[in-house]
Amino acid sequence: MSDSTYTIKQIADMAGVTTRTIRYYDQIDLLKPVEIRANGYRTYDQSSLLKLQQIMFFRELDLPLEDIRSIINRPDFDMVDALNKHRLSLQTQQNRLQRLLRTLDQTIDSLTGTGRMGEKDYFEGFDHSEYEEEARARWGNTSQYVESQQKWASYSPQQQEDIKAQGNQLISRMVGADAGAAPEDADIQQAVGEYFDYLNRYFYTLDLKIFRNLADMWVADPRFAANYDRIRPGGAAFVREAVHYYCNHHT
Amino acid sequence: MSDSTYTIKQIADMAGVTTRTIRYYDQIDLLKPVEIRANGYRTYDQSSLLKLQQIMFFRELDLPLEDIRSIINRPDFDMVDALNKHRLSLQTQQNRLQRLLRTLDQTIDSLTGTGRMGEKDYFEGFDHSEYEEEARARWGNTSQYVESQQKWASYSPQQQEDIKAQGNQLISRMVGADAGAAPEDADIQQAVGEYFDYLNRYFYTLDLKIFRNLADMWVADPRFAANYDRIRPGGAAFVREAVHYYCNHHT
DNA sequence: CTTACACCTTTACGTTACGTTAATGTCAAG
DNA sequence: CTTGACATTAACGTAACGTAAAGGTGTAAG
Repeated sequence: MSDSTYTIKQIADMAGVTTRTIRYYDQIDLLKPVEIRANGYRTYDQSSLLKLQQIMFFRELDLPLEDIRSIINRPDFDMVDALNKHRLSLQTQQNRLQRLLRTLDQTIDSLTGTGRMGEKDYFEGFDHSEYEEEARARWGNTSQYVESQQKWASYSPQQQEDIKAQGNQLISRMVGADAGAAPEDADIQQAVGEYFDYLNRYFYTLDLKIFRNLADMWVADPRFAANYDRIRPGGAAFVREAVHYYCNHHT
Repeated sequence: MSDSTYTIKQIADMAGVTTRTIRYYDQIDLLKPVEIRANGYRTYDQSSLLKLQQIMFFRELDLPLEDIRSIINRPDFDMVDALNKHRLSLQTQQNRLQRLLRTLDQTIDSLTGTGRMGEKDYFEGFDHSEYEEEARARWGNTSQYVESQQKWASYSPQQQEDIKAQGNQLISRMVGADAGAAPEDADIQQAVGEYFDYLNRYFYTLDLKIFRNLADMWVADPRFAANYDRIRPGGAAFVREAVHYYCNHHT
């Protein structure tokens, strides 16, 4: 019953991997067979199985095989330190996922109209014509878009031009023509406030919370970020900071 | 100032990627230049930039470029649906990371001796000799291991054999020789209780909370899982369930 | 003995999203 | 004219296998 040896398929099945994996581990000197018989067959044993499952354990933790080999082969390896380092990288990953999920949620929310902030403002604060075709193509199947289109259409062409120009001026002021300005500067904050009023006047009613979300999305969505960044590199991030500051100080 | 066209380096810099990326996107028909001049230079324009940043937006969300192409090219694409699906996958990833972090923490805890549960029990509940060389190689630099080694060495060889045999018997009973048994069955629970006492008697003192953690680790670490699973497929998971049930009902 | 079938072997290309040379051409400035 | 910054294509490398392709081996059944 003991001194049992296994074929490649047997340990592969026991460990829940394919034979390809086992051969690959052989190839990269991660797990060598205990013997190669005359016919070329690889032979493994109990200790191979343990080692293999040890490998699987670390692989499950997303450690690259290279690192695993170090762990397996070097007796003086500082296990705790390695695991702690790996823990850190896992946490970084997690934080990133957290961020992505938030951005994603905001995007979805804005698309489905939750928080009664349509993609109206989202799409029409800038030059309308430039985005129209694309916007229709991509968001045309949401009812909010149709609705906002109608509202916008209710303005006369002259009005539309005026509104757009006004918006663009405010945006320029927000981004801050002089590169030395800080998001907290009085004139920047003044412009942010006016832009907030502007959106409220000509578009949807929105409160500070939604305003803040909007700003986050301007940065998150590159089509808008590009508009800000074209005015000044880092413009989008700057605007977000300015809006955040504004919202924090106007509760 | 308008009708501006960009070179490959310019848009690459504006989008924060390398020119290689831009060429690659050209190659896979994700983002084609608006024109290729006589000298072979690629030419891009404003809309290219927007499209590129749109791509970056989705890439940031970890969508494969293949999917991004679908999104970009197909006007009738159901955005919300796609994003929701992607959200799900991100959440799955997050849950997995959560699990990994917990396992990792437990492993680290056990190694550093937090919760005063040394890797003693962890390594010596089974056949000691089989693991010794490996265990020393991998955990030899932790003070707890040395300590537990000394304790174990204080037993006479006969005692050691008896203790091991006793443990193995209990393990066999826990895993449940008959496949029909459930983790909650009285005789299984009886064996779990005896094993708990056994560990307390011959090894470290441990409470139910630590006992539960130990069980989790038996499953998480394949070297132990293998021991249970060798007795019966799914044995490790079975033991964990049994121990969890035991701990839940013995507060 | 043959046949079937499951298993074993090596070789080698495909995958993803680029990074990294290598070898060469182009353009504007000094 | 040279220099330096830019452009081009071609091609190999990455991580961890999946997936044939082409062929050898072992065993059980007919």
